[in-house]
Amino acid sequence: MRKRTISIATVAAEAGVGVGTVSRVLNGSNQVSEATRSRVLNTMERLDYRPLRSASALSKGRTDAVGILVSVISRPSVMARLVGVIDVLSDAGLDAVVLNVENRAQLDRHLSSIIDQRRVDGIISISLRIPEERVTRIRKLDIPLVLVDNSLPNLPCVYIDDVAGGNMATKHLLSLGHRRVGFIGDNKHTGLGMSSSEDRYAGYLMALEAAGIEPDFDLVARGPHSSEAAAALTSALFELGKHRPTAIFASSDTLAVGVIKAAQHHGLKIPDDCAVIGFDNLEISSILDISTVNQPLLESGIKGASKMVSLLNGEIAKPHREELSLDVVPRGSSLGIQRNHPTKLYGVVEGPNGLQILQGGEELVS
Amino acid sequence: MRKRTISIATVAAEAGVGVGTVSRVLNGSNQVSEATRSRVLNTMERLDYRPLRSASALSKGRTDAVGILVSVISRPSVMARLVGVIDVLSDAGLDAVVLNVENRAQLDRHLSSIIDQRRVDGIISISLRIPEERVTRIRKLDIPLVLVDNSLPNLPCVYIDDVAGGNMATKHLLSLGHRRVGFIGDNKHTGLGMSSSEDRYAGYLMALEAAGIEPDFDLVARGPHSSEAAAALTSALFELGKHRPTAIFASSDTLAVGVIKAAQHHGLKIPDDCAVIGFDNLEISSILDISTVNQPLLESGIKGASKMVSLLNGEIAKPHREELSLDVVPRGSSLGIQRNHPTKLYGVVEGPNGLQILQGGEELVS
DNA sequence: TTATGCCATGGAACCGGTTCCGAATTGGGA
DNA sequence: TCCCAATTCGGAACCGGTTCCATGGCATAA
Repeated sequence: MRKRTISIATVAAEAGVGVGTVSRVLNGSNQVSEATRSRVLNTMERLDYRPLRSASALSKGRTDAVGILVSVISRPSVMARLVGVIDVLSDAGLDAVVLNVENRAQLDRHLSSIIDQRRVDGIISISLRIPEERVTRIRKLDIPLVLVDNSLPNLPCVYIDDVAGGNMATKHLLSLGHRRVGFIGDNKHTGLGMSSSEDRYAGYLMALEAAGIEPDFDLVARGPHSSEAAAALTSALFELGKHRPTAIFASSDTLAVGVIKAAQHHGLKIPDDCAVIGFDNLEISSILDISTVNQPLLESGIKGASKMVSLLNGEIAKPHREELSLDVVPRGSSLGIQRNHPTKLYGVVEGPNGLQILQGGEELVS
Repeated sequence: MRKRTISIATVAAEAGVGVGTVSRVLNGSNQVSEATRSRVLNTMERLDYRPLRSASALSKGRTDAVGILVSVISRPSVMARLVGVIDVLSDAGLDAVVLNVENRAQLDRHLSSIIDQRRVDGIISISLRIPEERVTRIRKLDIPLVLVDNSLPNLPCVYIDDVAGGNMATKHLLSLGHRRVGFIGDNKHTGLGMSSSEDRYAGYLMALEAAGIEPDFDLVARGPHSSEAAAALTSALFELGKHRPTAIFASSDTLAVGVIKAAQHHGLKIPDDCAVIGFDNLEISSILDISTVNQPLLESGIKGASKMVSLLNGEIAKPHREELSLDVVPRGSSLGIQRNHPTKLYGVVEGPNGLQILQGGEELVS
């Protein structure tokens, strides 16, 4: 009653050739005469035949899929990188298997299922540190591993210098004359080894030292990665009265939003009473005119995935390790240039480029 | 020299049992004596054996993976749904294969590769209309298909009533006394059949009609889905002089941000000179105190994926079709309650709940 | 003791492509 | 005319699990 599934054997029989020939046609071998090829192609067309993925995966020994390990996927910065990765993989005909990792146990679980069961041909890790022993295991199995927003010796990776970035941000504030510069960052131990916030903190300390300023640890606060938490932490800093910071470096734009909320809550004007700089150059920072450090998020995903594609093609990832550049984007939250604008309820000021139409395209978080 | 890969046969030989027994142990069959089971388990442990995914996929005829079709992945609303989907699938031990679709050709390509090659056991479509003929094909192959933020007859889906939502938003503005209400929305033909903006527009028209107001099509503008584009469109409306709208319904929060930018550009106060309401209740609307229509984004992903898990377990998705509820979130951009706050450069006012600490958790776009 | 039946188990057949080896065909040169 | 090499092709073996059928053993019932 039910049609048997049409396999390569069906096609072969129908076209009057051997299974080997059909397989060769499928894989574009040049060992097939033009006449035979077209006959087979016709038959496949007629039978509406499609090769089964898992069958070819088994005999070829590869899955044509790439696993993407992602930390807290809901963060805009992570998202932007992910978009870049998926686009490139998709263009290369590779499946993107996304694995959201929220704690160490989940990381282990995903890694073992993915690595040991060979579910994927390669692994891209976004903003996530892979434990040492896992790395050696992955290497032993010859599974390509690419790090995005992370760096380990001898591994292909795309990364930024977070220390330098923190340094730049802090220097920006210092160059404006601030001496009491606070720091708002993520909790130290996320259990996933994401160190960017701490690295930026190191840069912050460096900048202070270079300026001959003794760090005041009362001006440093860490908490969960949300603007609400950042607002609460900042509130505490503002309650130091005379000793409150006159400028704050928030280790990400999300936190910077919280800083600004807190300033408002305390009736402090920005940047007059307190200057603010964030990190990442998310869309929100442009909208709120928050100074920030720009890092190429989308690009990091694109470059990382491109490396993976090269590796899977047996090539060598061209720039093995690639450091992307950072630059300070000064805006109203530190410069205050826009102060003499007409009074606004929403205070959303134009960016340096003013209003402009983005013709035909969709906006990208970048 | 190189160790042969350890297969089920290796384990069987080593443990002195047949391959069938090892397979039964792997699959937790109760047809195995406790003694044998533990002996096999020990051997597997000793050899560090792991079953190969593609092999079991081939013989079992299923991949334990789910394809997720996503429209423009970079949109925050889509992202939030995606996060919900991935989380649920991951907990169920299913791979999430994410397919970003940006045009019709890409949709066709992905669908045929995924469906015909049986790369996945089921398909979840987020904010994307699947063409009729594809749906019938998917049905014929008995591949579960779940729609999120979309609805088709006889298919399991999670959706909202966009028409009602547009109606609610517009009514909100009308209830505040506005008579000249503008509409800013997405371009009509995205090629991917996303109709939410147009549906909300339909609701907008309904509300006007119910209030006995003749629609003024000069107050309606559509463009690309970005705040920059929306700002430009809105600017044009504001240049109508005496005939400019006194309130604007933007079909998404992203567009609403653009509306507000434009108002600022024209020196118009919000909501006094122009009230604004958006849609989606993204984080940005809370930060900017923009009135909006709340829809459960994360929840839609969770519910959709749960349906898929049920279907793959051979159960019936409990609420086959599920409509999620909407509610208007009135904020400063329409009510203007916060007007007598201290002057702020950034104008970020507290939400109705004021500042609060989010203990220990990470923020979610929702 | 023998018949009956259940449980545990071994292993062949199978899932559907891929690959490799050997064979058939063809063409060109001696 | 014969030989050799190149080209094209058929099909068995294989990838590594799963499943089903046959078998052996043991206990209970007759």
